[in-house]
Amino acid sequence: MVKEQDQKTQEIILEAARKVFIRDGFDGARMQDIANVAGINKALLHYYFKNKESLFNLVFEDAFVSFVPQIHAIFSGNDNAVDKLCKYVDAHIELMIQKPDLPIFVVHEIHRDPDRFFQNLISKMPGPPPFASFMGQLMKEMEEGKIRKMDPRFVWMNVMSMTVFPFVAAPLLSRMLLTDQDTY
Amino acid sequence: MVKEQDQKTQEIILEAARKVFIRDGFDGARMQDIANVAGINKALLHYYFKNKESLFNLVFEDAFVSFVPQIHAIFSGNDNAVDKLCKYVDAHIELMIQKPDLPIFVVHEIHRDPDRFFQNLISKMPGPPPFASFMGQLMKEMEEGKIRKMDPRFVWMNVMSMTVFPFVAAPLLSRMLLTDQDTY
DNA sequence: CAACAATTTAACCGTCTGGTTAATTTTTTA
DNA sequence: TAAAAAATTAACCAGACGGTTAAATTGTTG
Repeated sequence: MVKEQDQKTQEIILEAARKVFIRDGFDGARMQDIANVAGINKALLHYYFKNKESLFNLVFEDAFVSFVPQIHAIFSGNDNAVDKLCKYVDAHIELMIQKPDLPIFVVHEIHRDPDRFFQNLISKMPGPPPFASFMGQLMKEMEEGKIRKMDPRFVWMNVMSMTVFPFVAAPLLSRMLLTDQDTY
Repeated sequence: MVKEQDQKTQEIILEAARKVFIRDGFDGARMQDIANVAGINKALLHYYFKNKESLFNLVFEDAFVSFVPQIHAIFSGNDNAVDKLCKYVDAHIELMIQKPDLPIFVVHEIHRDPDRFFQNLISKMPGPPPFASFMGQLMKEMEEGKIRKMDPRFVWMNVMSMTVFPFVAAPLLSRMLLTDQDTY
């Protein structure tokens, strides 16, 4: 059947594009390189995907979309704020271990073209982001004295720092002071 | 006098290169663009600097070298470990405020070519890095009970997370949850 | 001012790169 | 099995880019 082959090649190309784009960034990536990694002809790339930009956008969006359902599941649950944060941290670290150079890629590409992220991407998120409601929960529990009072935005920043930064700085730190890789 | 003009144009070019390279990264930067920003002809770039790579290396190294003396001064002093860390954090934040998109640039370029950083650059540092001795001090003060015991590498990681990450994530966070820019 | 060196430029070149075309092979379908 | 559709390829193209050249301009010095 032709549809299956179609889907399969498409996925092979996408996987190759993921690898090359995340490794080299948009500007550093070469279509020929993606074709080589995928083991196909360069023209076949444009048979399946319009151009470099659209292929990149797919990769870039996928990197987020695959993670969004998890986030929603965590923050929409009935846990208290601290438990939610713990679960989120766990999920985040899991993702980082699986795809260690994702954050460097993402940060650099957002820096290169902020609008793509905030216009193209956020619009594709399912429903409103759960941040607002979670922030509310956080402040409510603070009022109730369950957790120490502090700016919730600062809480969020700290969590992000702890989970994301070690992987952003991994190439630096691993050579500077870590001898073994699994100390994180 | 001719030497002055020479020096001046050279600095103008370097400044333009800094701006463009840090904004676009090595792959994204265009020599023509640097020439335009500097307000000169593209050929003049190659009159003053051999090629793109060497110009980039100068910019990249400058970004560090300018900061190295400060670090040395701080960590070679007679303060206790905590004070040294505080001073370091202050200096670091000061730098980040002055050059907010430096960390994204640095991290991305180290990711792109780790060897340039660890071979070309570290060799140009004046004397041995003060990390080792500071780590020793840190552990000694822990033994003496002055500060809580923990893996010194973890201490370092935390400090870096707190100081660097907010600026790496700035383009993200500032739009997501910060309304005013000076809350950091 | 004239000879000379330093500076600056316009025009050009080879290569790389994203993208296209037209033809060939493979697969589906009737 | 023959025609139609889909998948795949080799060869090619125009534009961009890093870099060069040779000439013109400016500044220096005897």
